[in-house]
Amino acid sequence: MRLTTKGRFAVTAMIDLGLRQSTGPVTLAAISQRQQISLSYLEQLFGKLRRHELVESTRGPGGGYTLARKASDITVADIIVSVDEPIDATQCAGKENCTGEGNRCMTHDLWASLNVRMVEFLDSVSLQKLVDEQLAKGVLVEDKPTVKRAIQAMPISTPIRINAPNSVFALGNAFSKS
Amino acid sequence: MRLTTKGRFAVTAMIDLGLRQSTGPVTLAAISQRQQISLSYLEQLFGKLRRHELVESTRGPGGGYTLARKASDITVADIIVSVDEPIDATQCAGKENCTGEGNRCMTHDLWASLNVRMVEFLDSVSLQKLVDEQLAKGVLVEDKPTVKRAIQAMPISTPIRINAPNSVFALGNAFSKS
DNA sequence: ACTTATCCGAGCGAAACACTGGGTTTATGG
DNA sequence: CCATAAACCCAGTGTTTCGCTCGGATAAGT
Repeated sequence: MRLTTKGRFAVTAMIDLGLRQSTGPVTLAAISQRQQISLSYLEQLFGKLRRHELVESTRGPGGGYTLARKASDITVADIIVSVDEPIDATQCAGKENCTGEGNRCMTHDLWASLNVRMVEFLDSVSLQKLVDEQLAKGVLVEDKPTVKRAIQAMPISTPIRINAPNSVFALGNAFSKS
Repeated sequence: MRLTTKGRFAVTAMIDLGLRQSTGPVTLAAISQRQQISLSYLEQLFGKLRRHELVESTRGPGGGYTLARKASDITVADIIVSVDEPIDATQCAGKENCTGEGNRCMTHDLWASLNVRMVEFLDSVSLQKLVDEQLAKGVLVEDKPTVKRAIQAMPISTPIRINAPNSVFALGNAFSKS
Protein backbone atom coordinates (compact mmCIF):
# COMPACT_ATOMS: atom_id res chain seq x y z
CA MET A 1 0.00 0.00 0.00
CA ARG A 2 1.38 3.23 -1.21
CA LEU A 3 0.07 6.60 -0.16
CA THR A 4 -0.21 9.25 -2.83
CA THR A 5 -2.85 11.57 -4.22
CA LYS A 6 -4.19 8.68 -6.23
CA GLY A 7 -5.57 7.19 -3.05
CA ARG A 8 -6.60 10.63 -1.92
CA PHE A 9 -8.61 11.19 -5.08
CA ALA A 10 -10.29 7.85 -4.60
CA VAL A 11 -11.17 8.54 -0.98
CA THR A 12 -12.41 12.01 -1.82
CA ALA A 13 -14.61 10.71 -4.59
CA MET A 14 -15.99 8.00 -2.35
CA ILE A 15 -16.92 10.55 0.28
CA ASP A 16 -18.64 12.63 -2.35
CA LEU A 17 -20.54 9.52 -3.31
CA GLY A 18 -21.30 8.66 0.28
CA LEU A 19 -22.71 12.10 0.90
CA ARG A 20 -25.22 11.63 -1.89
CA GLN A 21 -26.15 7.99 -1.86
CA SER A 22 -29.64 8.79 -0.62
CA THR A 23 -30.60 10.47 -3.85
CA GLY A 24 -29.80 7.59 -6.13
CA PRO A 25 -26.86 6.98 -8.46
CA VAL A 26 -24.22 9.67 -8.73
CA THR A 27 -22.56 10.38 -12.04
CA LEU A 28 -18.83 10.68 -12.40
CA ALA A 29 -19.36 13.88 -14.32
CA ALA A 30 -20.90 15.42 -11.21
CA ILE A 31 -18.09 14.22 -8.97
CA SER A 32 -15.60 15.49 -11.51
CA GLN A 33 -17.03 18.99 -11.33
CA ARG A 34 -17.43 19.09 -7.57
CA GLN A 35 -14.07 17.60 -6.69
CA GLN A 36 -12.06 18.90 -9.61
CA ILE A 37 -10.87 15.52 -10.76
CA SER A 38 -10.73 14.70 -14.45
CA LEU A 39 -13.58 12.52 -15.66
CA SER A 40 -11.43 9.92 -17.36
CA TYR A 41 -9.25 9.55 -14.32
CA LEU A 42 -12.35 8.99 -12.23
CA GLU A 43 -13.47 6.36 -14.70
CA GLN A 44 -10.21 4.51 -14.16
CA LEU A 45 -10.45 4.76 -10.43
CA PHE A 46 -14.08 3.67 -10.30
CA GLY A 47 -13.32 0.79 -12.62
CA LYS A 48 -11.01 -0.50 -9.94
CA LEU A 49 -13.41 0.33 -7.13
CA ARG A 50 -16.12 -1.59 -8.95
CA ARG A 51 -13.90 -4.59 -9.55
CA HIS A 52 -13.16 -4.59 -5.85
CA GLU A 53 -16.88 -4.45 -5.19
CA LEU A 54 -16.87 -1.22 -3.29
CA VAL A 55 -19.27 0.43 -5.71
CA GLU A 56 -21.96 -0.66 -8.14
CA SER A 57 -22.79 0.94 -11.44
CA THR A 58 -25.98 1.50 -13.37
CA ARG A 59 -25.63 2.45 -16.99
CA GLY A 60 -27.66 4.68 -19.20
CA PRO A 61 -29.35 7.98 -18.46
CA GLY A 62 -30.12 8.51 -14.79
CA GLY A 63 -27.39 6.03 -13.99
CA GLY A 64 -24.17 6.41 -12.12
CA TYR A 65 -22.47 4.84 -9.16
CA THR A 66 -23.73 3.67 -5.80
CA LEU A 67 -21.95 2.26 -2.79
CA ALA A 68 -21.95 -1.52 -2.93
CA ARG A 69 -22.23 -1.76 0.85
CA LYS A 70 -22.93 0.49 3.76
CA ALA A 71 -20.47 3.34 4.22
CA SER A 72 -19.78 2.03 7.69
CA ASP A 73 -18.57 -1.22 6.14
CA ILE A 74 -16.05 0.46 3.87
CA THR A 75 -12.70 1.51 5.24
CA VAL A 76 -10.09 3.88 3.92
CA ALA A 77 -7.77 0.92 3.59
CA ASP A 78 -10.28 -0.80 1.32
CA ILE A 79 -10.36 2.19 -0.98
CA ILE A 80 -6.64 2.75 -1.13
CA VAL A 81 -5.84 -0.90 -1.67
CA SER A 82 -8.38 -0.98 -4.49
CA VAL A 83 -6.85 1.78 -6.55
CA ASP A 84 -3.23 0.98 -5.81
CA GLU A 85 -3.74 -2.68 -6.09
CA PRO A 86 -1.16 -4.50 -8.19
CA ILE A 87 0.99 -5.71 -5.56
CA ASP A 88 2.39 -8.20 -3.24
CA ALA A 89 5.75 -9.83 -2.71
CA THR A 90 8.21 -8.27 -0.38
CA GLN A 91 11.70 -7.20 -1.27
CA CYS A 92 13.26 -10.56 -0.57
CA ALA A 93 10.39 -12.36 -2.30
CA GLY A 94 9.43 -14.18 0.85
CA LYS A 95 12.72 -15.97 1.19
CA GLU A 96 14.04 -16.33 4.69
CA ASN A 97 17.66 -15.55 4.01
CA CYS A 98 18.00 -12.61 1.72
CA THR A 99 21.62 -11.77 2.08
CA GLY A 100 22.61 -15.37 2.46
CA GLU A 101 24.33 -14.51 5.67
CA GLY A 102 22.91 -14.82 9.12
CA ASN A 103 21.01 -11.58 9.37
CA ARG A 104 18.02 -12.73 7.35
CA CYS A 105 16.34 -9.67 5.95
CA MET A 106 15.84 -7.16 8.67
CA THR A 107 14.15 -4.91 6.17
CA HIS A 108 11.43 -7.45 5.59
CA ASP A 109 10.47 -8.02 9.21
CA LEU A 110 10.85 -4.42 10.12
CA TRP A 111 8.74 -2.93 7.44
CA ALA A 112 6.19 -5.67 7.58
CA SER A 113 5.42 -4.85 11.18
CA LEU A 114 5.21 -1.18 10.44
CA ASN A 115 2.90 -1.97 7.56
CA VAL A 116 0.60 -3.96 9.76
CA ARG A 117 0.30 -0.95 12.01
CA MET A 118 -0.45 1.29 9.06
CA VAL A 119 -3.10 -0.98 7.64
CA GLU A 120 -4.70 -1.39 11.03
CA PHE A 121 -4.93 2.33 11.30
CA LEU A 122 -6.36 2.95 7.86
CA ASP A 123 -8.71 0.07 8.44
CA SER A 124 -10.00 1.72 11.58
CA VAL A 125 -11.29 4.71 9.66
CA SER A 126 -14.61 4.00 7.98
CA LEU A 127 -16.05 5.91 5.07
CA GLN A 128 -19.07 6.66 7.22
CA LYS A 129 -16.87 8.41 9.74
CA LEU A 130 -15.39 10.62 7.05
CA VAL A 131 -18.82 11.37 5.62
CA ASP A 132 -20.07 12.34 9.06
CA GLU A 133 -17.06 14.60 9.52
CA GLN A 134 -17.92 16.37 6.32
CA LEU A 135 -21.55 16.76 7.31
CA ALA A 136 -20.47 18.11 10.68
CA LYS A 137 -18.31 20.67 8.95
CA GLY A 138 -21.40 21.81 7.13
CA VAL A 139 -20.79 20.75 3.57
CA LEU A 140 -23.91 21.57 1.70
CA VAL A 141 -25.24 18.59 -0.18
CA GLU A 142 -27.62 20.12 -2.62
CA ASP A 143 -30.39 17.63 -3.13
CA LYS A 144 -30.60 17.25 -6.84
CA PRO A 145 -34.15 17.59 -8.19
CA THR A 146 -34.65 13.81 -8.20
CA VAL A 147 -36.37 14.57 -11.48
CA LYS A 148 -34.43 13.03 -14.25
CA ARG A 149 -33.28 15.18 -17.08
CA ALA A 150 -33.08 18.48 -15.30
CA ILE A 151 -29.45 19.21 -15.80
CA GLN A 152 -29.23 22.75 -17.03
CA ALA A 153 -25.83 23.69 -18.33
CA MET A 154 -23.62 24.18 -15.28
CA PRO A 155 -20.67 26.55 -15.44
CA ILE A 156 -18.03 24.26 -16.76
CA SER A 157 -14.89 24.81 -14.74
CA THR A 158 -12.39 22.43 -16.18
CA PRO A 159 -10.10 20.89 -13.60
CA ILE A 160 -6.58 22.17 -13.46
CA ARG A 161 -4.21 19.53 -14.59
CA ILE A 162 -1.83 18.42 -11.93
CA ASN A 163 0.69 16.18 -13.48
CA ALA A 164 2.92 15.20 -10.64
CA PRO A 165 2.41 12.13 -8.53
CA ASN A 166 1.77 14.29 -5.57
CA SER A 167 2.29 13.33 -2.01
CA VAL A 168 -0.45 12.77 0.46
CA PHE A 169 0.32 15.50 2.86
CA ALA A 170 1.51 18.05 0.45
CA LEU A 171 0.04 18.88 -2.86
CA GLY A 172 0.50 21.30 -5.66
CA ASN A 173 4.26 21.29 -5.52
CA ALA A 174 4.13 23.18 -8.76
CA PHE A 175 3.55 26.23 -6.64
CA SER A 176 5.53 26.93 -3.51
CA LYS A 177 8.67 24.97 -3.89
CA SER A 178 10.93 27.40 -2.10
CA MET B 1 4.14 13.18 3.50
CA ARG B 2 4.24 10.49 0.92
CA LEU B 3 4.83 6.87 1.71
CA THR B 4 7.10 4.94 -0.61
CA THR B 5 10.18 2.78 -0.36
CA LYS B 6 12.24 5.92 -0.16
CA GLY B 7 10.98 6.46 3.35
CA ARG B 8 11.29 2.77 4.01
CA PHE B 9 14.95 2.81 3.04
CA ALA B 10 15.53 5.75 5.30
CA VAL B 11 13.81 4.13 8.25
CA THR B 12 15.62 0.88 7.67
CA ALA B 13 18.97 2.62 7.52
CA MET B 14 18.19 4.56 10.67
CA ILE B 15 17.35 1.37 12.52
CA ASP B 16 20.60 -0.15 11.36
CA LEU B 17 22.31 2.92 12.71
CA GLY B 18 20.37 2.81 15.94
CA LEU B 19 21.35 -0.79 16.51
CA ARG B 20 25.01 0.12 16.39
CA GLN B 21 25.28 3.54 17.90
CA SER B 22 27.06 2.18 20.94
CA THR B 23 30.12 1.25 18.94
CA GLY B 24 30.77 4.65 17.48
CA PRO B 25 30.12 6.08 14.03
CA VAL B 26 28.68 3.76 11.40
CA THR B 27 29.78 4.04 7.80
CA LEU B 28 27.33 4.16 4.96
CA ALA B 29 29.35 1.48 3.23
CA ALA B 30 28.53 -0.91 6.06
CA ILE B 31 24.84 -0.05 6.00
CA SER B 32 24.87 -0.43 2.24
CA GLN B 33 26.17 -3.98 2.52
CA ARG B 34 23.92 -5.02 5.36
CA GLN B 35 20.71 -3.51 4.06
CA GLN B 36 21.36 -3.88 0.35
CA ILE B 37 20.92 -0.22 -0.44
CA SER B 38 23.23 1.48 -2.89
CA LEU B 39 25.89 3.65 -1.30
CA SER B 40 25.19 6.74 -3.37
CA TYR B 41 21.51 6.55 -2.59
CA LEU B 42 22.32 6.30 1.08
CA GLU B 43 24.51 9.35 0.73
CA GLN B 44 21.59 11.31 -0.64
CA LEU B 45 19.26 10.13 2.08
CA PHE B 46 21.71 10.83 4.88
CA GLY B 47 22.45 14.22 3.43
CA LYS B 48 18.83 15.05 4.04
CA LEU B 49 18.77 13.36 7.42
CA ARG B 50 21.77 15.40 8.45
CA ARG B 51 20.24 18.65 7.24
CA HIS B 52 17.22 17.83 9.32
CA GLU B 53 19.50 17.20 12.27
CA LEU B 54 18.52 13.63 12.82
CA VAL B 55 22.08 12.39 12.36
CA GLU B 56 25.55 13.80 12.73
CA SER B 57 28.55 12.98 10.62
CA THR B 58 32.23 12.61 11.29
CA ARG B 59 34.48 12.56 8.31
CA GLY B 60 37.64 10.76 7.59
CA PRO B 61 38.80 7.26 8.58
CA GLY B 62 36.93 5.82 11.51
CA GLY B 63 34.16 8.23 10.78
CA GLY B 64 30.57 7.73 9.76
CA TYR B 65 27.17 8.69 11.05
CA THR B 66 25.72 8.90 14.53
CA LEU B 67 22.25 9.69 15.77
CA ALA B 68 21.98 13.37 16.57
CA ARG B 69 19.63 12.67 19.45
CA LYS B 70 18.40 9.71 21.42
CA ALA B 71 16.59 7.07 19.39
CA SER B 72 13.61 7.56 21.67
CA ASP B 73 13.44 11.18 20.55
CA ILE B 74 13.30 10.33 16.87
CA THR B 75 10.04 9.28 15.30
CA VAL B 76 9.24 7.55 12.06
CA ALA B 77 7.46 10.70 10.97
CA ASP B 78 10.67 12.68 11.50
CA ILE B 79 12.57 10.35 9.23
CA ILE B 80 10.01 10.19 6.46
CA VAL B 81 9.44 13.92 6.43
CA SER B 82 13.18 14.44 6.20
CA VAL B 83 13.73 12.41 3.07
CA ASP B 84 10.53 13.36 1.31
CA GLU B 85 10.77 16.93 2.32
CA PRO B 86 10.10 19.42 -0.43
CA ILE B 87 6.67 20.25 0.33
CA ASP B 88 3.85 22.17 1.74
CA ALA B 89 0.81 23.91 0.28
CA THR B 90 -2.42 22.06 -0.14
CA GLN B 91 -4.27 21.61 -3.37
CA CYS B 92 -6.16 24.85 -3.16
CA ALA B 93 -3.07 26.72 -1.99
CA GLY B 94 -4.67 27.59 1.31
CA LYS B 95 -7.49 29.57 -0.23
CA GLU B 96 -10.86 29.15 1.37
CA ASN B 97 -12.95 28.99 -1.75
CA CYS B 98 -11.34 26.76 -4.30
CA THR B 99 -14.14 26.22 -6.72
CA GLY B 100 -15.46 29.71 -6.25
CA GLU B 101 -18.83 28.21 -5.46
CA GLY B 102 -20.18 27.51 -2.03
CA ASN B 103 -18.65 24.14 -1.36
CA ARG B 104 -15.23 25.45 -0.41
CA CYS B 105 -12.74 22.71 -0.99
CA MET B 106 -13.95 19.55 0.63
CA THR B 107 -10.81 17.84 -0.52
CA HIS B 108 -8.69 20.15 1.55
CA ASP B 109 -10.47 19.73 4.84
CA LEU B 110 -11.06 16.07 4.33
CA TRP B 111 -7.58 15.04 3.54
CA ALA B 112 -6.06 17.40 6.02
CA SER B 113 -7.86 15.69 8.86
CA LEU B 114 -6.85 12.28 7.63
CA ASN B 115 -3.30 13.51 7.34
CA VAL B 116 -3.29 14.68 10.89
CA ARG B 117 -4.28 11.22 11.95
CA MET B 118 -1.53 9.69 9.85
CA VAL B 119 1.13 11.98 11.17
CA GLU B 120 0.01 11.41 14.71
CA PHE B 121 0.35 7.73 14.17
CA LEU B 122 3.76 7.84 12.57
CA ASP B 123 4.82 10.27 15.23
CA SER B 124 3.82 7.80 17.90
CA VAL B 125 6.35 5.26 16.70
CA SER B 126 9.84 6.04 17.92
CA LEU B 127 13.04 4.79 16.40
CA GLN B 128 13.88 3.26 19.76
CA LYS B 129 10.75 1.16 19.62
CA LEU B 130 11.69 -0.18 16.22
CA VAL B 131 15.24 -0.87 17.34
CA ASP B 132 13.94 -2.76 20.35
CA GLU B 133 11.66 -4.78 18.14
CA GLN B 134 14.61 -5.81 16.06
CA LEU B 135 16.66 -6.73 19.09
CA ALA B 136 13.73 -8.76 20.39
CA LYS B 137 13.58 -10.63 17.13
CA GLY B 138 17.18 -11.56 17.66
CA VAL B 139 19.04 -9.61 15.05
CA LEU B 140 22.66 -10.22 15.66
CA VAL B 141 24.60 -7.01 15.94
CA GLU B 142 28.17 -8.12 15.51
CA ASP B 143 30.26 -5.86 17.66
CA LYS B 144 32.89 -4.58 15.34
CA PRO B 145 36.39 -4.83 16.85
CA THR B 146 36.22 -1.23 18.13
CA VAL B 147 39.79 -1.11 16.87
CA LYS B 148 39.96 1.21 13.94
CA ARG B 149 41.35 -0.04 10.72
CA ALA B 150 40.46 -3.68 11.02
CA ILE B 151 38.20 -4.03 8.06
CA GLN B 152 39.36 -7.10 6.26
CA ALA B 153 37.92 -7.45 2.80
CA MET B 154 34.32 -8.51 3.22
CA PRO B 155 32.62 -10.51 0.50
CA ILE B 156 31.34 -7.77 -1.72
CA SER B 157 27.77 -8.54 -2.60
CA THR B 158 26.63 -5.65 -4.73
CA PRO B 159 23.01 -4.66 -4.14
CA ILE B 160 20.52 -5.65 -6.79
CA ARG B 161 19.26 -2.63 -8.56
CA ILE B 162 15.60 -2.03 -8.09
CA ASN B 163 14.56 0.77 -10.32
CA ALA B 164 10.88 1.15 -9.62
CA PRO B 165 9.45 3.61 -7.15
CA ASN B 166 8.07 0.80 -5.12
CA SER B 167 5.18 0.94 -2.80
CA VAL B 168 5.47 0.71 0.91
CA PHE B 169 3.65 -2.48 1.45
CA ALA B 170 4.74 -4.29 -1.61
CA LEU B 171 8.13 -4.32 -3.13
CA GLY B 172 9.96 -5.88 -5.97
CA ASN B 173 7.11 -5.61 -8.43
CA ALA B 174 9.66 -6.52 -11.03
CA PHE B 175 8.97 -10.08 -9.98
CA SER B 176 5.48 -11.32 -9.33
CA LYS B 177 3.29 -9.03 -11.33
CA SER B 178 0.80 -11.64 -12.45
C1' DA C 1 51.16 11.27 0.97
C1' DC C 2 47.71 7.94 1.22
C1' DT C 3 43.70 6.21 2.59
C1' DT C 4 39.11 6.58 4.41
C1' DA C 5 35.22 8.64 4.78
C1' DT C 6 31.62 12.22 4.10
C1' DC C 7 29.99 15.57 0.72
C1' DC C 8 28.09 17.16 -3.77
C1' DG C 9 25.99 17.44 -8.35
C1' DA C 10 24.85 15.97 -12.91
C1' DG C 11 22.48 12.66 -15.24
C1' DC C 12 19.77 8.31 -16.52
C1' DG C 13 16.35 4.44 -17.29
C1' DA C 14 12.18 2.87 -15.57
C1' DA C 15 7.97 3.40 -13.37
C1' DA C 16 3.99 5.74 -11.72
C1' DC C 17 0.95 9.70 -11.92
C1' DA C 18 -2.76 12.38 -13.77
C1' DC C 19 -4.69 13.13 -17.76
C1' DT C 20 -6.35 13.23 -23.03
C1' DG C 21 -8.81 11.29 -26.68
C1' DG C 22 -11.35 8.21 -29.04
C1' DG C 23 -14.14 4.79 -29.11
C1' DT C 24 -17.98 0.94 -27.55
C1' DT C 25 -21.83 -0.57 -24.93
C1' DT C 26 -26.03 -0.17 -22.20
C1' DA C 27 -30.18 2.06 -20.96
C1' DT C 28 -33.80 5.81 -20.99
C1' DG C 29 -36.97 8.91 -23.25
C1' DG C 30 -39.17 11.20 -27.15
C1' DC D 1 -35.96 4.10 -34.03
C1' DC D 2 -32.86 7.24 -32.74
C1' DA D 3 -30.78 10.70 -29.97
C1' DT D 4 -28.95 11.20 -25.55
C1' DA D 5 -26.75 9.95 -21.25
C1' DA D 6 -24.25 7.39 -18.84
C1' DA D 7 -20.85 3.68 -17.79
C1' DC D 8 -17.10 1.15 -19.96
C1' DC D 9 -12.54 0.45 -22.21
C1' DC D 10 -8.00 1.22 -23.98
C1' DA D 11 -4.07 3.23 -26.04
C1' DG D 12 -1.45 6.75 -25.60
C1' DT D 13 1.40 11.29 -23.37
C1' DG D 14 4.10 14.57 -20.69
C1' DT D 15 5.89 15.13 -16.25
C1' DT D 16 7.66 13.74 -11.98
C1' DT D 17 9.73 10.68 -8.83
C1' DC D 18 12.45 6.76 -7.80
C1' DG D 19 16.64 4.42 -7.18
C1' DC D 20 20.73 4.42 -9.04
C1' DT D 21 25.60 5.38 -11.48
C1' DC D 22 29.49 8.19 -12.20
C1' DG D 23 32.82 11.51 -11.28
C1' DG D 24 34.67 14.26 -8.46
C1' DA D 25 35.70 17.47 -4.11
C1' DT D 26 36.62 18.04 0.75
C1' DA D 27 37.98 16.69 5.37
C1' DA D 28 40.28 13.86 8.71
C1' DG D 29 43.15 10.17 10.44
C1' DT D 30 47.86 7.22 10.17
